Amino acid sequence: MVLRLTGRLARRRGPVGDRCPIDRTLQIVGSRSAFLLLREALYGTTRFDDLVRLTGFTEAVAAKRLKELVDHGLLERRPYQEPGQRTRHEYVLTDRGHDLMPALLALAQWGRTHSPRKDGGPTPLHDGCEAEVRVVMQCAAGHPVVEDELVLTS
Amino acid sequence: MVLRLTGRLARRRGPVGDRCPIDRTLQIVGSRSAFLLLREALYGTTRFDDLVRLTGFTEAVAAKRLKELVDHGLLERRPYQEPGQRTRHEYVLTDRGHDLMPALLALAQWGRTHSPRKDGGPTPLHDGCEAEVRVVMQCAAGHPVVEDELVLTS
DNA sequence: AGGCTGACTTTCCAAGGGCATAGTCAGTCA
DNA sequence: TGACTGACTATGCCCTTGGAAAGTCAGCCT
Repeated sequence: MVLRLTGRLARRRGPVGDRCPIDRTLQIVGSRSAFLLLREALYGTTRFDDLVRLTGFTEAVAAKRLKELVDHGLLERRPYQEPGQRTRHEYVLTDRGHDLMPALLALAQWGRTHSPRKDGGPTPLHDGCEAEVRVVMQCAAGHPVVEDELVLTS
Repeated sequence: MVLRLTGRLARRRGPVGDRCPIDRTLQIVGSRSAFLLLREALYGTTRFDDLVRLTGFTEAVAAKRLKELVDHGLLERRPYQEPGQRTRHEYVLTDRGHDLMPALLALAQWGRTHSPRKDGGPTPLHDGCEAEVRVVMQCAAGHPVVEDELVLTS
Protein backbone atom coordinates (compact mmCIF):
# COMPACT_ATOMS: atom_id res chain seq x y z
CA MET A 1 0.00 0.00 0.00
CA VAL A 2 1.35 3.32 -0.98
CA LEU A 3 -1.37 5.78 -0.34
CA ARG A 4 -3.72 6.08 2.60
CA LEU A 5 -7.43 6.18 1.79
CA THR A 6 -10.03 7.34 4.28
CA GLY A 7 -13.79 7.87 4.33
CA ARG A 8 -16.11 6.59 1.62
CA LEU A 9 -13.16 5.95 -0.64
CA ALA A 10 -11.67 3.38 1.72
CA ARG A 11 -15.04 1.66 2.13
CA ARG A 12 -16.07 1.56 -1.52
CA ARG A 13 -17.19 -1.82 -2.83
CA GLY A 14 -17.65 -0.97 -6.46
CA PRO A 15 -16.58 1.50 -9.13
CA VAL A 16 -16.68 5.15 -8.08
CA GLY A 17 -17.67 6.27 -11.56
CA ASP A 18 -18.18 9.98 -11.97
CA ARG A 19 -16.90 10.71 -8.51
CA CYS A 20 -13.36 10.12 -9.75
CA PRO A 21 -11.92 13.39 -11.06
CA ILE A 22 -9.29 11.56 -13.12
CA ASP A 23 -12.06 9.80 -14.99
CA ARG A 24 -13.98 13.04 -15.51
CA THR A 25 -10.88 14.69 -16.93
CA LEU A 26 -10.31 11.77 -19.27
CA GLN A 27 -13.88 11.93 -20.55
CA ILE A 28 -13.05 15.43 -21.79
CA VAL A 29 -9.44 15.22 -22.98
CA GLY A 30 -8.91 11.47 -22.96
CA SER A 31 -7.83 11.03 -26.55
CA ARG A 32 -4.41 11.30 -28.08
CA SER A 33 -5.57 13.97 -30.50
CA ALA A 34 -6.96 16.14 -27.70
CA PHE A 35 -3.72 15.98 -25.74
CA LEU A 36 -1.53 16.71 -28.74
CA LEU A 37 -3.70 19.58 -29.94
CA LEU A 38 -3.49 21.08 -26.47
CA ARG A 39 0.26 20.60 -26.54
CA GLU A 40 0.42 22.61 -29.77
CA ALA A 41 -1.85 25.29 -28.36
CA LEU A 42 0.50 25.53 -25.40
CA TYR A 43 3.39 25.90 -27.82
CA GLY A 44 1.62 28.96 -29.17
CA THR A 45 0.13 27.52 -32.36
CA THR A 46 -3.26 29.05 -33.05
CA ARG A 47 -4.21 28.61 -36.70
CA PHE A 48 -6.18 25.64 -37.94
CA ASP A 49 -3.84 24.60 -40.70
CA ASP A 50 -0.80 24.98 -38.46
CA LEU A 51 -2.45 22.80 -35.82
CA VAL A 52 -3.16 20.22 -38.50
CA ARG A 53 0.34 20.32 -39.96
CA LEU A 54 2.23 20.30 -36.64
CA THR A 55 0.21 17.54 -34.99
CA GLY A 56 -0.03 15.39 -38.10
CA PHE A 57 -3.74 14.65 -37.68
CA THR A 58 -6.10 14.88 -40.60
CA GLU A 59 -8.23 17.98 -40.97
CA ALA A 60 -11.34 15.99 -40.14
CA VAL A 61 -9.95 14.74 -36.84
CA ALA A 62 -8.53 18.13 -35.91
CA ALA A 63 -11.76 19.96 -36.70
CA LYS A 64 -13.84 17.56 -34.65
CA ARG A 65 -11.52 17.59 -31.68
CA LEU A 66 -11.04 21.36 -31.73
CA LYS A 67 -14.77 21.81 -31.68
CA GLU A 68 -15.04 19.57 -28.62
CA LEU A 69 -12.23 21.40 -26.87
CA VAL A 70 -13.94 24.72 -27.59
CA ASP A 71 -17.26 23.31 -26.34
CA HIS A 72 -15.58 22.22 -23.12
CA GLY A 73 -14.00 25.60 -22.69
CA LEU A 74 -10.35 24.62 -23.01
CA LEU A 75 -9.88 26.58 -26.19
CA GLU A 76 -11.47 29.76 -27.40
CA ARG A 77 -12.31 30.28 -31.07
CA ARG A 78 -11.56 33.90 -31.66
CA PRO A 79 -11.95 35.93 -34.86
CA TYR A 80 -9.04 37.98 -36.11
CA GLN A 81 -8.13 39.78 -39.29
CA GLU A 82 -4.83 40.48 -40.94
CA PRO A 83 -4.69 43.52 -43.21
CA GLY A 84 -5.81 42.65 -46.71
CA GLN A 85 -7.06 39.28 -45.54
CA ARG A 86 -10.51 38.14 -44.73
CA THR A 87 -11.65 37.38 -41.19
CA ARG A 88 -10.27 34.14 -39.79
CA HIS A 89 -10.41 32.30 -36.52
CA GLU A 90 -7.67 31.35 -34.17
CA TYR A 91 -7.75 28.87 -31.34
CA VAL A 92 -6.27 30.07 -28.07
CA LEU A 93 -6.00 28.37 -24.72
CA THR A 94 -8.40 29.54 -22.04
CA ASP A 95 -7.57 29.51 -18.35
CA ARG A 96 -9.14 26.07 -18.14
CA GLY A 97 -6.81 24.97 -20.89
CA HIS A 98 -3.77 26.49 -19.27
CA ASP A 99 -4.58 24.62 -16.08
CA LEU A 100 -3.88 21.36 -17.87
CA MET A 101 -0.27 22.33 -18.28
CA PRO A 102 1.00 20.51 -15.17
CA ALA A 103 -0.65 17.34 -16.46
CA LEU A 104 0.96 17.69 -19.88
CA LEU A 105 4.31 18.40 -18.33
CA ALA A 106 3.93 15.41 -16.03
CA LEU A 107 3.17 13.12 -18.96
CA ALA A 108 6.14 14.52 -20.85
CA GLN A 109 8.33 14.03 -17.82
CA TRP A 110 7.39 10.37 -17.62
CA GLY A 111 7.96 9.89 -21.32
CA ARG A 112 11.39 11.47 -21.23
CA THR A 113 12.44 9.37 -18.26
CA HIS A 114 10.87 6.05 -19.07
CA SER A 115 10.28 5.56 -22.75
CA PRO A 116 12.94 3.69 -24.71
CA ARG A 117 14.07 6.49 -27.00
CA LYS A 118 17.24 7.98 -25.63
CA ASP A 119 16.83 11.36 -27.27
CA GLY A 120 13.96 11.85 -24.87
CA GLY A 121 12.61 15.11 -26.19
CA PRO A 122 12.72 18.75 -25.26
CA THR A 123 13.90 19.60 -21.77
CA PRO A 124 11.88 22.27 -19.99
CA LEU A 125 14.09 24.94 -18.43
CA HIS A 126 13.40 27.81 -16.10
CA ASP A 127 13.91 31.02 -18.07
CA GLY A 128 16.79 32.97 -16.63
CA CYS A 129 18.06 30.45 -14.10
CA GLU A 130 18.26 27.71 -16.76
CA ALA A 131 17.64 24.91 -14.29
CA GLU A 132 15.48 21.99 -15.39
CA VAL A 133 11.80 22.25 -14.56
CA ARG A 134 9.94 19.31 -13.05
CA VAL A 135 6.47 18.66 -11.78
CA VAL A 136 6.43 17.94 -8.07
CA MET A 137 3.86 17.35 -5.37
CA GLN A 138 3.74 20.03 -2.73
CA CYS A 139 1.35 20.80 0.11
CA ALA A 140 -0.22 24.17 0.76
CA ALA A 141 2.25 24.68 3.59
CA GLY A 142 5.04 24.44 1.05
CA HIS A 143 6.42 21.03 2.01
CA PRO A 144 7.50 18.65 -0.73
CA VAL A 145 5.29 15.58 -0.52
CA VAL A 146 6.28 12.03 -1.29
CA GLU A 147 3.83 9.34 -2.14
CA ASP A 148 3.42 7.65 1.22
CA GLU A 149 2.76 10.96 2.91
CA LEU A 150 -0.39 11.35 0.90
CA VAL A 151 -3.88 10.81 2.30
CA LEU A 152 -7.00 10.77 0.16
CA THR A 153 -10.16 11.87 1.92
CA SER A 154 -13.61 11.75 0.39
CA MET B 1 2.38 32.80 -27.00
CA VAL B 2 2.82 31.30 -23.62
CA LEU B 3 5.90 29.20 -23.78
CA ARG B 4 9.21 29.89 -25.41
CA LEU B 5 10.50 27.30 -27.88
CA THR B 6 14.09 27.16 -29.04
CA GLY B 7 16.20 24.96 -31.31
CA ARG B 8 14.74 22.36 -33.63
CA LEU B 9 11.42 22.59 -31.88
CA ALA B 10 10.96 26.23 -32.84
CA ARG B 11 11.92 25.50 -36.44
CA ARG B 12 9.85 22.39 -36.99
CA ARG B 13 7.63 22.39 -40.06
CA GLY B 14 5.83 19.14 -39.53
CA PRO B 15 4.72 16.71 -36.84
CA VAL B 16 7.45 15.76 -34.35
CA GLY B 17 6.10 12.23 -34.01
CA ASP B 18 8.04 10.00 -31.68
CA ARG B 19 10.22 12.81 -30.52
CA CYS B 20 7.38 14.10 -28.37
CA PRO B 21 7.51 12.46 -24.94
CA ILE B 22 3.85 13.23 -24.29
CA ASP B 23 2.94 11.19 -27.33
CA ARG B 24 5.22 8.36 -26.31
CA THR B 25 3.63 8.25 -22.87
CA LEU B 26 0.16 8.21 -24.39
CA GLN B 27 1.05 5.30 -26.66
CA ILE B 28 1.66 3.29 -23.50
CA VAL B 29 -0.98 4.48 -21.05
CA GLY B 30 -3.22 6.51 -23.32
CA SER B 31 -6.48 4.68 -22.64
CA ARG B 32 -9.04 5.29 -19.96
CA SER B 33 -8.72 1.73 -18.71
CA ALA B 34 -4.94 2.03 -18.33
CA PHE B 35 -5.23 5.22 -16.32
CA LEU B 36 -7.96 3.92 -14.06
CA LEU B 37 -6.22 0.60 -13.44
CA LEU B 38 -3.10 2.51 -12.48
CA ARG B 39 -5.19 4.69 -10.20
CA GLU B 40 -6.43 1.57 -8.43
CA ALA B 41 -2.94 0.14 -8.21
CA LEU B 42 -1.88 3.39 -6.60
CA TYR B 43 -4.73 3.05 -4.15
CA GLY B 44 -3.17 -0.23 -3.12
CA THR B 45 -5.46 -2.65 -4.94
CA THR B 46 -3.50 -5.65 -6.15
CA ARG B 47 -5.84 -8.56 -6.87
CA PHE B 48 -7.36 -9.16 -10.28
CA ASP B 49 -10.94 -9.42 -9.17
CA ASP B 50 -10.62 -6.34 -6.96
CA LEU B 51 -9.18 -4.37 -9.86
CA VAL B 52 -12.08 -5.50 -12.00
CA ARG B 53 -14.71 -4.71 -9.38
CA LEU B 54 -13.33 -1.32 -8.35
CA THR B 55 -12.69 0.03 -11.82
CA GLY B 56 -15.89 -1.37 -13.30
CA PHE B 57 -14.21 -2.73 -16.42
CA THR B 58 -14.99 -6.18 -17.71
CA GLU B 59 -12.59 -8.99 -16.96
CA ALA B 60 -11.59 -9.16 -20.62
CA VAL B 61 -10.61 -5.51 -20.77
CA ALA B 62 -8.85 -5.58 -17.42
CA ALA B 63 -6.88 -8.72 -18.31
CA LYS B 64 -5.74 -7.29 -21.61
CA ARG B 65 -4.77 -3.92 -20.20
CA LEU B 66 -3.02 -5.40 -17.17
CA LYS B 67 -0.95 -7.58 -19.45
CA GLU B 68 0.12 -4.53 -21.44
CA LEU B 69 0.97 -2.60 -18.31
CA VAL B 70 3.06 -5.52 -17.09
CA ASP B 71 4.76 -5.76 -20.50
CA HIS B 72 5.60 -2.08 -20.34
CA GLY B 73 6.96 -2.45 -16.86
CA LEU B 74 4.48 -0.29 -14.99
CA LEU B 75 3.09 -3.19 -13.02
CA GLU B 76 4.70 -6.34 -11.76
CA ARG B 77 2.84 -9.65 -11.71
CA ARG B 78 4.03 -11.31 -8.57
CA PRO B 79 3.08 -14.72 -7.15
CA TYR B 80 1.93 -14.97 -3.56
CA GLN B 81 0.27 -17.56 -1.42
CA GLU B 82 -2.08 -17.25 1.51
CA PRO B 83 -2.06 -20.18 3.95
CA GLY B 84 -4.42 -22.92 2.82
CA GLN B 85 -4.85 -21.24 -0.54
CA ARG B 86 -3.26 -22.01 -3.82
CA THR B 87 -0.68 -19.73 -5.42
CA ARG B 88 -2.09 -16.52 -6.85
CA HIS B 89 -0.75 -13.43 -8.56
CA GLU B 90 -0.94 -9.84 -7.50
CA TYR B 91 -0.28 -6.74 -9.53
CA VAL B 92 1.93 -4.17 -7.88
CA LEU B 93 3.24 -0.86 -9.14
CA THR B 94 6.86 -0.77 -10.18
CA ASP B 95 9.01 2.34 -9.90
CA ARG B 96 8.06 3.19 -13.45
CA GLY B 97 4.44 2.97 -12.41
CA HIS B 98 4.94 5.07 -9.32
CA ASP B 99 6.53 7.76 -11.45
CA LEU B 100 3.22 8.31 -13.17
CA MET B 101 1.71 9.53 -9.93
CA PRO B 102 2.31 13.24 -10.58
CA ALA B 103 0.50 12.86 -13.89
CA LEU B 104 -2.45 11.13 -12.27
CA LEU B 105 -2.61 13.72 -9.53
CA ALA B 106 -2.42 16.51 -12.10
CA LEU B 107 -5.32 15.03 -14.07
CA ALA B 108 -7.30 14.63 -10.85
CA GLN B 109 -6.51 18.20 -9.89
CA TRP B 110 -7.88 19.49 -13.17
CA GLY B 111 -10.99 17.38 -12.84
CA ARG B 112 -11.70 18.56 -9.33
CA THR B 113 -11.26 22.19 -10.32
CA HIS B 114 -12.86 22.28 -13.73
CA SER B 115 -15.39 19.54 -14.22
CA PRO B 116 -19.02 20.42 -13.54
CA ARG B 117 -19.68 18.13 -10.59
CA LYS B 118 -19.47 20.12 -7.39
CA ASP B 119 -18.58 17.19 -5.19
CA GLY B 120 -15.29 17.17 -7.02
CA GLY B 121 -13.82 14.04 -5.52
CA PRO B 122 -11.26 13.10 -2.92
CA THR B 123 -8.93 15.84 -1.73
CA PRO B 124 -5.29 14.83 -1.36
CA LEU B 125 -3.83 15.92 1.97
CA HIS B 126 -0.34 15.91 3.37
CA ASP B 127 -0.23 13.33 6.15
CA GLY B 128 0.47 15.04 9.42
CA CYS B 129 0.25 18.65 8.35
CA GLU B 130 -3.16 18.09 6.72
CA ALA B 131 -2.65 20.79 4.09
CA GLU B 132 -3.95 20.17 0.60
CA VAL B 133 -1.48 18.67 -1.83
CA ARG B 134 -1.12 20.09 -5.33
CA VAL B 135 1.07 19.42 -8.31
CA VAL B 136 3.29 22.37 -9.12
CA MET B 137 6.09 23.18 -11.52
CA GLN B 138 9.42 23.81 -9.89
CA CYS B 139 12.94 24.21 -11.20
CA ALA B 140 15.96 22.30 -9.94
CA ALA B 141 17.01 25.41 -8.05
CA GLY B 142 13.78 25.22 -6.09
CA HIS B 143 11.96 28.17 -7.64
CA PRO B 144 8.26 27.87 -8.40
CA VAL B 145 7.84 28.22 -12.15
CA VAL B 146 4.92 29.80 -13.95
CA GLU B 147 4.06 29.10 -17.51
CA ASP B 148 5.70 32.04 -19.23
CA GLU B 149 8.97 31.39 -17.44
CA LEU B 150 9.28 28.08 -19.22
CA VAL B 151 11.63 27.46 -22.13
CA LEU B 152 11.59 24.27 -24.18
CA THR B 153 14.91 23.33 -25.73
CA SER B 154 15.41 20.47 -28.10
C1' DA C 1 -14.04 -37.78 -7.56
C1' DG C 2 -16.49 -33.65 -7.88
C1' DG C 3 -17.40 -28.87 -6.64
C1' DC C 4 -15.86 -24.32 -5.91
C1' DT C 5 -13.27 -20.13 -6.64
C1' DG C 6 -10.09 -16.84 -8.60
C1' DA C 7 -8.19 -15.70 -12.70
C1' DC C 8 -8.43 -15.50 -16.75
C1' DT C 9 -9.82 -16.50 -22.30
C1' DT C 10 -12.92 -16.54 -26.13
C1' DT C 11 -16.42 -14.94 -29.09
C1' DC C 12 -19.35 -11.57 -30.74
C1' DC C 13 -20.78 -6.85 -30.92
C1' DA C 14 -21.22 -1.52 -30.90
C1' DA C 15 -19.05 2.80 -30.68
C1' DG C 16 -15.35 5.78 -31.35
C1' DG C 17 -10.68 7.20 -33.14
C1' DG C 18 -8.02 8.07 -36.94
C1' DC C 19 -6.75 7.94 -42.08
C1' DA C 20 -7.52 9.02 -47.05
C1' DT C 21 -9.86 11.26 -50.40
C1' DA C 22 -12.94 14.43 -52.14
C1' DG C 23 -16.13 18.14 -51.80
C1' DT C 24 -17.78 22.70 -49.93
C1' DC C 25 -17.75 27.53 -48.89
C1' DA C 26 -16.43 32.39 -48.12
C1' DG C 27 -13.82 36.12 -49.02
C1' DT C 28 -9.90 38.30 -51.46
C1' DC C 29 -7.18 39.16 -55.51
C1' DA C 30 -6.23 39.53 -60.44
C1' DT D 1 -15.82 36.86 -63.15
C1' DG D 2 -12.93 33.35 -62.03
C1' DA D 3 -8.98 31.55 -59.46
C1' DC D 4 -7.08 30.80 -55.15
C1' DT D 5 -6.67 29.87 -50.21
C1' DG D 6 -7.84 28.72 -45.48
C1' DA D 7 -10.98 26.29 -43.10
C1' DC D 8 -13.66 23.19 -42.80
C1' DT D 9 -17.42 18.90 -44.04
C1' DA D 10 -18.63 14.29 -45.92
C1' DT D 11 -17.85 9.53 -47.00
C1' DG D 12 -15.90 5.20 -46.55
C1' DC D 13 -12.74 2.36 -44.27
C1' DC D 14 -10.00 -0.12 -40.65
C1' DC D 15 -8.41 -0.66 -35.90
C1' DT D 16 -8.95 -0.21 -30.99
C1' DT D 17 -11.68 0.26 -26.95
C1' DG D 18 -14.97 -1.55 -24.18
C1' DG D 19 -19.20 -4.41 -22.98
C1' DA D 20 -21.87 -9.04 -22.47
C1' DA D 21 -21.85 -13.66 -21.88
C1' DA D 22 -19.94 -17.99 -21.83
C1' DG D 23 -16.10 -21.12 -21.44
C1' DT D 24 -11.59 -22.70 -19.43
C1' DC D 25 -8.30 -24.05 -16.06
C1' DA D 26 -5.67 -24.96 -11.76
C1' DG D 27 -5.65 -26.19 -7.36
C1' DC D 28 -7.75 -26.57 -2.82
C1' DC D 29 -11.60 -28.67 -0.09
C1' DT D 30 -14.93 -32.24 1.12
